[in-house]
Amino acid sequence: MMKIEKPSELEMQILGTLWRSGPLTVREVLTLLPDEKKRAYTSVLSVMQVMEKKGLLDRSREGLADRWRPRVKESQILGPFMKRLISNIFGGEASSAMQCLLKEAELDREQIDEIRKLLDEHQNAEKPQSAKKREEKP
Amino acid sequence: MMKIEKPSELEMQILGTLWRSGPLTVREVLTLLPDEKKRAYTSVLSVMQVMEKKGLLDRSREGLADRWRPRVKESQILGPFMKRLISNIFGGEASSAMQCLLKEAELDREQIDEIRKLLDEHQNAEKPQSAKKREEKP
DNA sequence: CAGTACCTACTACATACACAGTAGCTCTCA
DNA sequence: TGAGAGCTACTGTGTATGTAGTAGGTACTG
Repeated sequence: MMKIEKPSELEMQILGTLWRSGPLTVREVLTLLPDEKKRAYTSVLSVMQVMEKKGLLDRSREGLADRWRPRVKESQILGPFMKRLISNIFGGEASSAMQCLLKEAELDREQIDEIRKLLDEHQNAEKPQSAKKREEKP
Repeated sequence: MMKIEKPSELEMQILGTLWRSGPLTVREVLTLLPDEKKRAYTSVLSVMQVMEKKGLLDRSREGLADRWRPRVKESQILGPFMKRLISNIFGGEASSAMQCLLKEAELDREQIDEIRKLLDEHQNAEKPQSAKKREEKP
């Protein structure tokens, strides 16, 4: 299993888009990219071709165009990404990161409640015994 | 006030370090950088010199070496940074970002409680009325 | 005073990134 | 059947980024 290269900013956007919105064509990705920057079709295509070489994406012909899909799971990428974020920017203080994220979040009540729920689960999942009996299926 | 350029990854690390640990010399920064990568002294110096030109850092002589400090506030940088993160990677779903961060956080009970408190404050602070001028286009 | 230890300024450079153009293929439809 | 639309492969390019070397200054140290 090859080591996964750290995706660049734009690559992250593309991955995010594909994780969220299923397999897509280049053109679809182009229109769905979150930052509203104007880009040429071939710009996105090129990047995605590179990503394919890096093993980040996959594609198969479907009709007139190729349909692309991620070859990596969110957790594979976002895990290390978040770890880096916490460590590099917040010096390892995850709660600082949380705080900061919260400040920018613009969450409504509903979402806040959801976070609360997540916190509960998280707390419960956190070694209910002092022994770590966590199951992990690869 | 000039537009602030988006700091690079390493620049972010340096900023983080300086925000956390007061004014520092280059050498101190070098040893404190969160990613444990081995770097030459001049590598860090160079980057910091560039950051000075960008208006991100400031320095003043103190003893034998210059002592550097951030010229930008955390919120100035981290705000836009987090916004970009939420938008670009999580497609605007802040709670997804939260969730993901939470997963990697390795928080203890204390910290979780702290987050809860933050959530409360956040919820209360959240426009008790729509007093804040909010724009909505139907 | 010579030596050395540490600092800064300046310069250099490989690489990665984002972006886009060109050429060529394929399918459709008028 | 040929013109056009849309796709892909390939190539090129400006710039940022991370890295580090060299030269030269300053200061302490024996």
